Amino acid sequence: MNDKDNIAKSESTEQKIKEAARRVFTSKGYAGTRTRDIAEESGYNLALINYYFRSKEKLFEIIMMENLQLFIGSIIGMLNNEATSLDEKIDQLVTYYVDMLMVNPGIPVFILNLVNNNPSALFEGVLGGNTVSDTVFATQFKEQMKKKKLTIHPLHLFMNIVSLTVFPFASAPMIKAKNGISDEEYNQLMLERKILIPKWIKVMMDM
Amino acid sequence: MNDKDNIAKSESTEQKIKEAARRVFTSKGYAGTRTRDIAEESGYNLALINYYFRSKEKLFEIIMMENLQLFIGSIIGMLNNEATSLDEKIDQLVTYYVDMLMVNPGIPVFILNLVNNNPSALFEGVLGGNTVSDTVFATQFKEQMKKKKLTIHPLHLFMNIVSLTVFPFASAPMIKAKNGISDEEYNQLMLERKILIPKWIKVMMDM
DNA sequence: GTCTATACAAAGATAGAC
DNA sequence: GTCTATCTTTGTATAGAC
Repeated sequence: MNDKDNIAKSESTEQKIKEAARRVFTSKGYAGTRTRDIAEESGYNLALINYYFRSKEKLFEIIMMENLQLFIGSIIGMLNNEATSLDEKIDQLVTYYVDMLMVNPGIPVFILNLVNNNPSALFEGVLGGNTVSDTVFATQFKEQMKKKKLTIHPLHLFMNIVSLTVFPFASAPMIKAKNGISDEEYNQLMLERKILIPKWIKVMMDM
Repeated sequence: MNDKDNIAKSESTEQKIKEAARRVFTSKGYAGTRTRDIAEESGYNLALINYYFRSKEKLFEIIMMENLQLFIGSIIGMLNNEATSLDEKIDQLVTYYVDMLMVNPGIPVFILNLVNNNPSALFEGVLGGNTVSDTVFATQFKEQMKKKKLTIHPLHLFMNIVSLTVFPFASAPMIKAKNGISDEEYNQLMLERKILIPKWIKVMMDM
């Protein structure tokens, strides 16, 4: 076994533990996760977690940052893109969230938990100082409202887009259980929404 | 001290512990709550929790049922009311949720956690067998869609109402922190939404 | 009914062998 | 790098005094 194999094996183990941690933390949250769960899920021993990541808390921080990036970090660029119209931004946001959440359905609840249990200072670091009101997105919306002689806070538009797109994923287990809907049928509904939500948003904000 | 005083005092203590438990469980979830937190929050000793409620789990079940009732149980009647129109039902749902969530902002995240960590069997008991598709609400919506020659699943309407109303409360800490908005300003936005959401819903479903 | 003290179980972290 | 065994901390439940 040479150096290359050693490194490859080492990275693989670390990566496998991290992926296992991502799955468990994302579905059970910090307090609900036992390091023993992560060990079992990864197929490795409990002690390896400490060997690679020093502590449960340190490992959680890594997963948390990745999930925050996925949920919030990725959309900052879209909101501030000078080259796209407001309508295009709406399409992009909805598409991004639906596609991302179909692969990572646990993210919304994970983030909501985080946000409800942690000091707000947490977000300063991840997101920079960008407030929604300062984005190109908000400016474009305000211009459109001006033309129509309406005054609606840009946050309403933003909340509407995210609410309509993300909440159905967060509440999926409840909706499925309560309505006897299969995973496939639910996915189908979500794909319909990917088309419908941008249309809805446009007529809503046109009133 | 007579019997009446004894009973009054006893109920009061039990009630205080339950209220403390409600606050702590609702904000931190089951796994995140230590019985010591509840004891401290209530002002009583750790042992009293066991004396009145037997165990952490039993106490949690009580709080869980109350929160589920608040979040889901209360709206079944509205959805199945033959005496109200679809538009009136929409108004009622939005008003109910906004008013209830301004008092209990932690409920949505609590419920979402529950739903993501528990077997779906849990809901059978609380909600009876009512699926959204079987309600008067759904029937009225289908009739309206028929007139307009449209075919949209009634669940979309239901998800839209709940999403637009509930999600902004669930994500409030994030929105506030990220946009430098005070509690008062945020409440103001929510009150605006109480008026706006029914209007939005009506134009959305009219396309 | 309420408290103090403590038993008992679960979970995180680490030492040391291989 | 990986494992087994063990220490330590934290959390739940209960016994017994008042």
